[in-house]
Amino acid sequence: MQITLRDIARKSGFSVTTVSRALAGYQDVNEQTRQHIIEVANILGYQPNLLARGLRSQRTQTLGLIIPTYDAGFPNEFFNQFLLGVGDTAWRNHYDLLVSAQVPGEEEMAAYRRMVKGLRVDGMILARTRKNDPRMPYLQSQGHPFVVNGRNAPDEPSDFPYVDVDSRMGIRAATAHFIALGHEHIGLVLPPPEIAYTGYRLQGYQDALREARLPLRDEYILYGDLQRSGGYQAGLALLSRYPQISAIVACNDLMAFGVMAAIQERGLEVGSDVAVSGFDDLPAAEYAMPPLTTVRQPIYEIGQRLVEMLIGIIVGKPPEETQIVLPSRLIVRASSGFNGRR
Amino acid sequence: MQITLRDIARKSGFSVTTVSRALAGYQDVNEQTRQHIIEVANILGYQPNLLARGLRSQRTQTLGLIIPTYDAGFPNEFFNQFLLGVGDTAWRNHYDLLVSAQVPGEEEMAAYRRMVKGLRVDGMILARTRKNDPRMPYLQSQGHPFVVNGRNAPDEPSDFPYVDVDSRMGIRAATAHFIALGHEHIGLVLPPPEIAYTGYRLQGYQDALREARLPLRDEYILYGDLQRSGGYQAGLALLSRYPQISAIVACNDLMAFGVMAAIQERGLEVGSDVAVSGFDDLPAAEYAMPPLTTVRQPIYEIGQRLVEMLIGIIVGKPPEETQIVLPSRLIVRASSGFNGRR
DNA sequence: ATAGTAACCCGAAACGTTTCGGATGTCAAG
DNA sequence: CTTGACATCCGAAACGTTTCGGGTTACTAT
Repeated sequence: MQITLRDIARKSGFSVTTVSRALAGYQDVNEQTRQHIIEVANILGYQPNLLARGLRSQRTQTLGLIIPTYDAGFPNEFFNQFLLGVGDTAWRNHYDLLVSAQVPGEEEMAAYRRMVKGLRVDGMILARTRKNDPRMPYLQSQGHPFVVNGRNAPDEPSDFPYVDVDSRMGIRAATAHFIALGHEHIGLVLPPPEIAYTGYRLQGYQDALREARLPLRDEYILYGDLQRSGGYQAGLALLSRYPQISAIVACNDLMAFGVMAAIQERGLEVGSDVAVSGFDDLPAAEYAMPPLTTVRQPIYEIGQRLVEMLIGIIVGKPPEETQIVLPSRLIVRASSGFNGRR
Repeated sequence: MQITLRDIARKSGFSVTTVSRALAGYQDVNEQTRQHIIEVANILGYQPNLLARGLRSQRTQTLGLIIPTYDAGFPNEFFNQFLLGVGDTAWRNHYDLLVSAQVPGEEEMAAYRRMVKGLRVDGMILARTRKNDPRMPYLQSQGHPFVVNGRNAPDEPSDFPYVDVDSRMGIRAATAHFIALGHEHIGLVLPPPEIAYTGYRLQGYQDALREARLPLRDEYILYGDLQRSGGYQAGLALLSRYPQISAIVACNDLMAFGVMAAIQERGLEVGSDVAVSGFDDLPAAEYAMPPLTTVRQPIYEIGQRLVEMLIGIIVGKPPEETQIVLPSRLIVRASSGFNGRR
C-alpha cells in the first residue's frame, strides 16, 4: 500500500539508513548513490510518512490556529484575510496549518491542550486577546512556542511575542478627523469590554478629545458585539438618546456598517447628517454606500509577520524584534462627510 | 517532558497495555482498575500523543481541506461560511482540520499528495470542481476517502460522493422572475468556463428563456472571474454594448455587487432601470444598497453534510445517499425592481 | 608495512501508541 | 479432583522514520 523507506532500500540495494540520509541531504552519502536513490524514490512515488517522521523527530512542520468565534458570528472577513496571510506564509515555509474554530471557554482550552500536548503542532498562533486571557499563561507554562495577534489590555503586561496594530493612534486619528471637521458631539461604539484592544481604542478616543479640549462624555460611549447588528443597535441608541451627536466612531467596519444602517433608518444621511468611521478597511468598506471612512490595518501582513516570527522561535532563531506594533492609517471616504455638503 | 502511557503504567502499577485498554474503554478491564487508571491519568495531565496513535492505528482523526484560490482573490465570504460548516461539524465529531489554500495547478496537486500519502488525513474535502478536474481521479486512484462540494460539469460523469446545490433551478428561477416582471433582454454573467458549475447555471438561464419562448442571444452572455471586479467589468460591457438590456443575472453575489456598481456608474438606478440578481445569498446581499435579489444556497449545511458523509465513508458506514443535490431558493429583494417603480 | 584519514555506509534503538495472542487466577459444575 | 468458562491482565511486535555510534574500505603519508 504505502511506499516506505524499506521499499526504496530493497529496490536500490542500500540500507534504510542510507536511503533516509540520502533523501535528507546529508553529506556523507555518495552523490551517485544519492541520485540513484532519488530516482528509485521517484519511480516508486515515495512520500514520507509525516506521522512517523514527526513521532521520531518531535517536529511536525505544522502550526496551529484556533479562530475565536462567538455563537453563529463566525470568521468574518477579518479572519479571512488573516487566514490568508497565515496560510500563505506557512505554506511558503513548508508548514501545514491545523485550524479549529472555538467559542472562548472550556472547550477552547481543551482544543489548545489537544493541539499542544497531543504534539500535533510545533507552534500556535493566537488571535483576539481578551482580558485575563488564560491562553498565554497556559502556553507559557507548557514552554510551547506561540505568537499572538494583539497585545494584552493596556493595564496588563504583555510578556510574549506579538504583532499588533496601533489601535490607539488609529482611533485617535479618526476622532481628530471628525473634530477637525467641526464635530463636537462624537459617539463611540467600542468592542466588548472583555476584548483586550478595547482599552487602546478607548484611549485613542480620549486622546483626541483631550487634545481638542472637548469634554469626555461617558454616555456617548457604547459597547457593541463586533457584528453588524451590534453596531446597528448602538447606532440607534446613540441617535435617539442624543440627537446632538453628529459623528460616530465605530471600532470595526462591521459595526460601522450597522451604524450607517441605523442612521439611514432614522431618515438621516450618512456623511452629511451624521458622519461615521470604522476600523479594519475590509474590502466591503470601499464599496459601501457611502464608502466608509476607516482605519486601515494590514491584516495580511500581520498574519505573515506572525508566522515568520513563530517559525523563527520554533527553529531557535527568534527575530530581534518580537513585539511589533504596526502603524494604522486613516482612510478618508465619503462616510465622514469630508466630500459631503456639510 | 511529555506524559506517556508508561508514566501512567509505572504510577498505577499496571502494564502499558492495560492502561491503554482502560483509557480506550475496552471491556476486558476491571471497572475499579479503569477508574484508578483514569484518575492517575488526570492527575498527571495525560494527553495522548496523536502522532504515535496515528502511526500505529493508521487513523489520524483529521480531515484535509484545500481551499482553491486565484491570485490574491482568496477565500471570500463563501468559503468563510463553508469553513464554518466544515469546521464545526468536524469538531463535533472529534476530527481536526488540516487546511491549506492553493492556486489550482501543480503545486496544488503536490499539496494533495502531501496530505494524502503523507498519511496526515483520513479523508479530503474538495471544493469548486473544475472541468477535467485532476483531483478526483487522483484520489480515486489512491483509494483515499473524499467528498466533493459540487458535481462535475453536465457533460462529464460524476462518479464520486458529492453535495451540490441545484444551480440550474436557481438561475432558472432568477431568470424566470425577471421574465415575469416583463424583461425581455436579460444579460448573464457567468463564472469562468473552467468551473464545473458554470454549465449548470447556463442551462438554467437557457431553460427559462426557452420556456418563455424568448430568443437566446449569445452576445448577452459574458464570463466573469467570480470577484466583484469581474462583475463590474462585465456589467459595464453589457450596458454599453446593449442598452436594451434591462436585467442582469449574475452567477454569484460578488459579481452581482460589481454589476450594481457598473449600473450606478452609468447613472442608472438598480432595480428600476436595470434589475440585478446574484447567487449565494451572502450576509452582505441583504445589506447591499439596494438589497440584492439572489439565490440562496445553504452553504453551512453543505459543509456539514459533506463532513458527515466523509466521516461515514471513513468509518465504513457510508450514508445510503452519497450524491446529494440540495434545493436552492430565490430570495427576492429590491435589486430586481420587484418593489420598485418600474 | 603501518598508521592515519577521509569517504561512505549500516545496524539497532528509539519515538508512544495499539493490538495480537496468550497467561493467570478464580470459581462453579461435573 | 478435574475441567471449562470467565474475568483480568500483560509481553512483544508493529507502525515508518531519524539518529547514534560505529564499521569498512581505499588512499595517503610516514
